Amino acid sequence: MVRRTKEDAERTRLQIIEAARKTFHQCGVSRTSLEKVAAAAGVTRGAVYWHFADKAALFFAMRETSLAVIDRADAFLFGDESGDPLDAIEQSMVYFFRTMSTCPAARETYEIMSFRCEYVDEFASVLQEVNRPCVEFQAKLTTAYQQALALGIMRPELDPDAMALDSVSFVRGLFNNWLASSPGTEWRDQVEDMIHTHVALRRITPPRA
Amino acid sequence: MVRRTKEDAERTRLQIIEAARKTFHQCGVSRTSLEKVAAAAGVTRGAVYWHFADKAALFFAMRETSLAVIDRADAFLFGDESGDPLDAIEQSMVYFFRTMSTCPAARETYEIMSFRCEYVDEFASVLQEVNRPCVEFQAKLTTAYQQALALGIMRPELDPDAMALDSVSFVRGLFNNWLASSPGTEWRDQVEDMIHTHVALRRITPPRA
DNA sequence: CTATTTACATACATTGTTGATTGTATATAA
DNA sequence: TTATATACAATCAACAATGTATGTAAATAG
Repeated sequence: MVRRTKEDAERTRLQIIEAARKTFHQCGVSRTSLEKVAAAAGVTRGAVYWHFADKAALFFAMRETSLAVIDRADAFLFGDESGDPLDAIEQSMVYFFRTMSTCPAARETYEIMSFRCEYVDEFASVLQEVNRPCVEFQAKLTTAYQQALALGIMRPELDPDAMALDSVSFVRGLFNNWLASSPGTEWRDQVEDMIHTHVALRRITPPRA
Repeated sequence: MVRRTKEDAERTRLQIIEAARKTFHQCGVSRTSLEKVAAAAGVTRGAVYWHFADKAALFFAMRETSLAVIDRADAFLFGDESGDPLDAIEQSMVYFFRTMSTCPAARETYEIMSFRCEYVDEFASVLQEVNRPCVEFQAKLTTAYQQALALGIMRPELDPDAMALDSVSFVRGLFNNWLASSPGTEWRDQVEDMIHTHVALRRITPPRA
């Protein structure tokens, strides 16, 4: 079976990316040979090398393809300008974890990036890529907390910058724990309660006295 | 240079472990060949294979050697029974990060475990090893928060279990951010302030109104 | 004093991975 | 219709890493 149409070629490309994700997830990035990926995709190494220069290029293509869904998470933070900024913060966090729950491709990709990839040489830059969304989210959180303060919703003695830092650490740690816990553990179900508790800590009115 | 005394052999063993840490840190675990480790330690692969069965055994030996310092971190949590349990929580977190700052071996080991190791096959169990201290710390935090509540130091509407979960996520995320940030970044200096802010959120008295 | 064990070094056989090269059928453009 | 670029398959040489097997001198036990 050889030369097919452009659409077929694109399908082959996506098949290879999917196969790469599964194989990376199962074997880890460094123990994944392109031979394995090709076999999982039902093609030969030749096809893989045609579409991607090397393993790193395939990795980054996979990352970009799988995480497109996530980029909307913090846009969500300012879509809800109408209401309570603390609610918006809570909802954006919840949205993120809901997306992770419902989109296995995104979850697997994060698992690969967190636990099955070594950040050296060609992959050293991935660390920055993982950090950047954190920094951006922190900036947006600061703004939201400032609004909350101005609106009198947040406890007045709290500093928006400090709260943003606390929340970013919280989300990152929560996400790590969520990823590291086996599915079915209590962790995964508690997440939304934990987010609610976290945000409620900042509110003027005690949450559920 | 051949057969030496038992003390020399032990020194050789430690040299190999140190060399392994440096090489793992620089090249990542999977790209570290035992040849590289041997060269860095100034011995041959034969010596490495004499002391350790394979790369995984060397990895675990390194882990155990380097992280012995840390185990005392949460014992610290209950040494200070006399005073304020919220202070004890804060101090134990601060102690942990101070140790990380002053002990490069521990920091490098955590960097290896976090960013330079793929948790598959022989290394899959490392994930559990990383999680276990978190679970233990969470249990101890719950107790401490219960004490704080009983003593009337903590805001009465807060739930000790929920606070422990929040704090564990916070510490894990903070630690990840700390590890991922290059040394010299603002992050590293802000850590103690962030911990103080985090704990102060739970106090009855507003921190620094 | 010798016998054995220890602590390595050296050599080798096997395997896996890579990237390049070559082959070829098809799509597409002229 | 023909020429050429495209999308893939198949093969291959080179290398790197692993684990094991064997060699050996010094330490230690008896």
